[in-house]
Amino acid sequence: MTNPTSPVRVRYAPSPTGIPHIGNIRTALFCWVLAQQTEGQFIVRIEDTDRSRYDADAEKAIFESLEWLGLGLDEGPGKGGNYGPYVQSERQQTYIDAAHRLIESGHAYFDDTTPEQLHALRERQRAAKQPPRYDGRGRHRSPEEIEESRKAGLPITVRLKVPDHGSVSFVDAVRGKITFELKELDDFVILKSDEMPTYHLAHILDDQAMGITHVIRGDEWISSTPRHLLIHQALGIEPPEYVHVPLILGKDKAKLSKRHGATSALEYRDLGFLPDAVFNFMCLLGWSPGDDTEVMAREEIVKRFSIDRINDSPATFDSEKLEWMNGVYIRNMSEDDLITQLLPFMERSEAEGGLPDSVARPIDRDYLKQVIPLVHERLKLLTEGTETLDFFFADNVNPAAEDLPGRKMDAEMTERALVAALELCKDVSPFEPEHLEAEYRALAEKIEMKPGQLFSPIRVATTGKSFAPPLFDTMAAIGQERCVERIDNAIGILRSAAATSAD
RNA sequence: GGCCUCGUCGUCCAGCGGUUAGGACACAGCCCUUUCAAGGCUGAGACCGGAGUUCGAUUCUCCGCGGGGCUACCA
Repeated sequence: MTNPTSPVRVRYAPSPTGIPHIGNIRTALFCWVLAQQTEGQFIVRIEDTDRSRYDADAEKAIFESLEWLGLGLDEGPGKGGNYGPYVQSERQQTYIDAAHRLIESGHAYFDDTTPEQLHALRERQRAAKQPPRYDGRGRHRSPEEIEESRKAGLPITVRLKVPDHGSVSFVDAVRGKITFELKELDDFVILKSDEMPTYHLAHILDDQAMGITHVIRGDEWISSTPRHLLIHQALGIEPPEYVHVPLILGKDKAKLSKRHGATSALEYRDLGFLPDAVFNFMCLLGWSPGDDTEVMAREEIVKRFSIDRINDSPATFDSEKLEWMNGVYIRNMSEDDLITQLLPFMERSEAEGGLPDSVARPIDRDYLKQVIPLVHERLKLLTEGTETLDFFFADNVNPAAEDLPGRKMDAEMTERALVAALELCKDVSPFEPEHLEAEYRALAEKIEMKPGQLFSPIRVATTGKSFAPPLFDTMAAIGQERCVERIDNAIGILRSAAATSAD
């Protein structure tokens, strides 16, 4: 199928039973993109018909995820629209009415089989190596019998009559034609005993009422689509276009779930990923523009997206490439944007991954702006700002003695390098990168060391780490006074370590 | 077990009857370089198997194998 040219009405219809994971969010992404492309509507509907599994935090997380990813909705809870309410529990009566209409038209019936009886039935079938299937016994219950059961307080459900022969088929926009034999299906529940509808009934009624043109949902729904087709038939309405997108699997190839580590969009936010990068990356999981383009702005994805280029096969989620892409997005950001994004992460408490608590908050934005060019291209995650920049903000650093020597340097040589470095550091002026470099190169020659050998201990002494931005820019940004202190301090660390090991 | 579905480098994606099977991430080496990155170059790395169809199959069909999904008064 080629892309729709007229505006689509698509919905993201999560059930608030857990934090939505990225596989789930990706279908929202596809919906949103298609709505943008066709200038249609992206609708969010909360499917909270399972009262026992309802989770208010999950519902919050759903909207937070959408907002973080920039997937603005056109209609939905909190947003409004002409087809509300957009929460299924608030639409209960329409489902009840429809179920009763289906009974009246002979397409459905009340069933008073108890869960225990159902369980026993399945056990028997399993024992006889039959597929577990409801046997349709409720079809033969008289209204009187049902009424009796009702009075006795037995749970009453409504089931759809499924013909025992024939087949249904539909054309899925990504899979093509799919056919199911009706004899494989049993009479399934459409209205539960608490008078809440099952997903099957509810979503169809809502999609119909809300004018949904394309049902974009995960692959796991393919096997229940024949049920949905049957309900449409019984109701005398036309089914929408079906677009089943392949699942996203975890590293173990199983359907993504909590045990796969970070799987929700919000976790990626907290890990320091950028929404644009995640958006871009997720779109590429199960879809490609057809050429080798990978880094694409939102607008380009919107322009190029097409249903017929959605993949057939499930994708395994691997965040390595996402990290790379996040780095690309960070490098493409302006310094000011980066600072704005970085600040909240760096200002968290030390325990939460922020700068040492001794550093005053709010963080000095001007100073950050001064040093950010030194680390900009080195960052892959927003959370890395802290460890990459801490030594600029801290009062002092405390390198371990064994980290101070550079390659092929012993303690004595390291000390010699640092002592010489300290002397120069005290007097050198101006304290600017180019001048520092010239002076220190000259010093290296004078004390007969390779530049790298001299620089390495200085780097560790001034930053506390062996990996850091270019040394002389770094020193200049740290400032002469603190550099002197730090080198001096490092010499002390080296000497006391030597004294200890000499004992 | 039954039904549905998928099967190209470790991973994500190209390929839609004829290609030295392409790109990206990751990996290795080299270059650049005061470290780490970034960047450049190079390398290694895949058509699940078997039958058919065809002059010719990674591509089409069937079977097998493997993966996944569903098989609830959950969605």
